[in-house]
Amino acid sequence: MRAILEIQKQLMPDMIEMLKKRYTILHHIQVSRLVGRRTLASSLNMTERVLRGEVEFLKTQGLLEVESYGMRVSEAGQKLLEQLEPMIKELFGLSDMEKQIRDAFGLEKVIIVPGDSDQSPSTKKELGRAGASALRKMAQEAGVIAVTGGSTMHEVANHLTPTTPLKGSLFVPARGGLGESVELQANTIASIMAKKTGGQYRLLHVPDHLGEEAYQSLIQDPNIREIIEVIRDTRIVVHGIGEAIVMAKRRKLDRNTIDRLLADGALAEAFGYYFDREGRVVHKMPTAGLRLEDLQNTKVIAVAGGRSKGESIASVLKYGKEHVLVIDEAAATEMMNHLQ
Amino acid sequence: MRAILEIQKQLMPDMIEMLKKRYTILHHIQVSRLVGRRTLASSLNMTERVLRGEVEFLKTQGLLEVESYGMRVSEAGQKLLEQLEPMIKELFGLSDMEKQIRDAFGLEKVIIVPGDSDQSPSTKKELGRAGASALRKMAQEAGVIAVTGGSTMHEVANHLTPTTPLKGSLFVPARGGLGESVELQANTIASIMAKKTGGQYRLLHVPDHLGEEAYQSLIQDPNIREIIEVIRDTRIVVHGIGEAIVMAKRRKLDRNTIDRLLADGALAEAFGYYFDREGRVVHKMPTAGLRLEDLQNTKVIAVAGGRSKGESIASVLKYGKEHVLVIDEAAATEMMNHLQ
DNA sequence: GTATGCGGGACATTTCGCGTCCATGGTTGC
DNA sequence: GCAACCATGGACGCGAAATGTCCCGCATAC
Repeated sequence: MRAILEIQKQLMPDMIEMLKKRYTILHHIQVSRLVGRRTLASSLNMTERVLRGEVEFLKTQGLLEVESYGMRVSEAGQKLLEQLEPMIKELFGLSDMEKQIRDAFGLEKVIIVPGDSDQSPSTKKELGRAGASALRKMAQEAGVIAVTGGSTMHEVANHLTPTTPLKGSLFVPARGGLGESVELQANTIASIMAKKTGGQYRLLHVPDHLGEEAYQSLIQDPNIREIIEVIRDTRIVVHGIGEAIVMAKRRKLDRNTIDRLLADGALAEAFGYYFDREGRVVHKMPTAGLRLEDLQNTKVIAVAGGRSKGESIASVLKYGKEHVLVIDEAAATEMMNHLQ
Repeated sequence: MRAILEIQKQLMPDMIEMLKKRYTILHHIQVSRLVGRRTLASSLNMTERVLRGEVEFLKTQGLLEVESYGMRVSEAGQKLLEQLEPMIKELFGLSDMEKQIRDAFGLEKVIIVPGDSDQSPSTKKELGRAGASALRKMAQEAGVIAVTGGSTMHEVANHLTPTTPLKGSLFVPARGGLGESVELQANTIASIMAKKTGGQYRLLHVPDHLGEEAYQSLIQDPNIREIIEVIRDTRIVVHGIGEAIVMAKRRKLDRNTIDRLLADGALAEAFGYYFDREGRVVHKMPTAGLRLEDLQNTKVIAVAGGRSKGESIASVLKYGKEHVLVIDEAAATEMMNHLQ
């Protein structure tokens, strides 16, 4: 059943909303037994006119009977509600979680895709699709878009398509080298995105494990300085979230640093910053690019998934710079468990 | 899956159309591999602007990629089409049949509900629901509505609901006594419909097995004459269709008549007329009310279902007075088999 | 070079959704 | 028996979205 709904959602995204709306109305009438339009409208937070349109529709469908003193659901309506219930439960399950997580972390929007990225690659693809769609919606006009690396971001890049604003956009890596393998580096992701959307890209090559001295002289270079300026002026950031220790090992940090991360309780990682359970920054990768303090006027989209990452995602969100969060069902469930 | 679609069809009837439209567009693009907007628009019988809207939508959904020399479906689009196929087959299966039957018999509209009334009572109920809905759509203004008897018509009556035009309507039996049991008589059906819709009803009591002489004096009665006048002036007729021999036996016709019906090749029965395979009237029940020749300016809705009735339905349709046909899938399949 | 068909921008028009107000009628409380 | 109240349903007008129409720049084919 869920599969069918997912398919339909792709071809008609507002259908689900409609379904929920009509179900809610019908359900509300059912529990009220006999209720008037105004009363119903105010208890459903709808304007009377909109509700009226819906009621008229439900009436012509024979699901509702209107009498002189209010309306009640018909027998057919009763039956429909009954059949509808499991579907609604499933539908509301995710959107309920979306709402709760949104409010718990003060986000603008949360999107949950069904499944567990840890288990199935198709969920990860779905996550990418949803992330790409969130970016498309966010990018109403051309501008600079900074991205990070990682396999999830790679999926996001793969699902981007050309739209007018994206075509005029400039994709840049949020930060310089972060020790990832080439195909998952932020630079690579930025270039894939540019290719997929028809936009431009600029790269920031900062070799890993650079000494302080060499680093200072590097960022004095006019070309590097300029691209860093561009990055810090970005309008939209799209980033993944990783587990601190996993990321540290993948980036081959030295034993010393890893021990310190452990001692500091580092749990999550996002564009080179390590966060502890309370969302405090406990470590920072030595490379150039976007800093957390540059995020004042920037819209931030976080994309991550998998049961194992639930806690990490919550940590990063506690720092609180994100506006839009795209996660999968497993991560969402995990986050909910830690909310209470 | 079908159950879900049925539920959704009730809550959002145009959703299905939308789904089909978008699928058709996507599918068409897929088989064309690379195609332009104008070409596509004309081959899909759409105006360019409408198609453009759809294409723009599909593009933002990432299902479509637009290049300078045309458009193609994206990878995600391919996958979606694949997943969509069984759903569409089901959707189109019925509506394809609807169209074929509509054209084969020159009808205005054919509605097929899934299932077989012979097998499951719920299909019969569904048939009733669809019949009631067809009547509701047909009755845009108040007027006289003539109905026949039978279990299917009983279901139609049960699914009627009050609407403004129906409230002002007058329900009458299409013909007088036809030897049915009381609860399935046309008179009863008419009164149930009036009760369900809040409309009026008039009855026509013509005892069965009346001698010619008594009959003549009966129809001279001013009250009877008046109601017959009303009936003959009906604006909408809703009738069931039966198998000739089954009906003849249920009505306890004498052996003689039944033999003659058999000899004449009577196959189907509708409001007291018996039709052979070619749609010729071979017998007529001796009672008062609506005659076939009164149907010139009348909209006729036929409601029937069950595999066993497929042939009979086709016979009656060959006579050719119907405008709207409501049947079930089994009857439709059976009719299709006899079409070739 | 030129002709054709492409996507996409622009604009007028129409349609539709929706906010708002009101008439009318049934129900209830006094 | 009457008045106050809440109901539905009709009417109207505004503003946004859908759509018909035209055009432009561009890539490709001939």
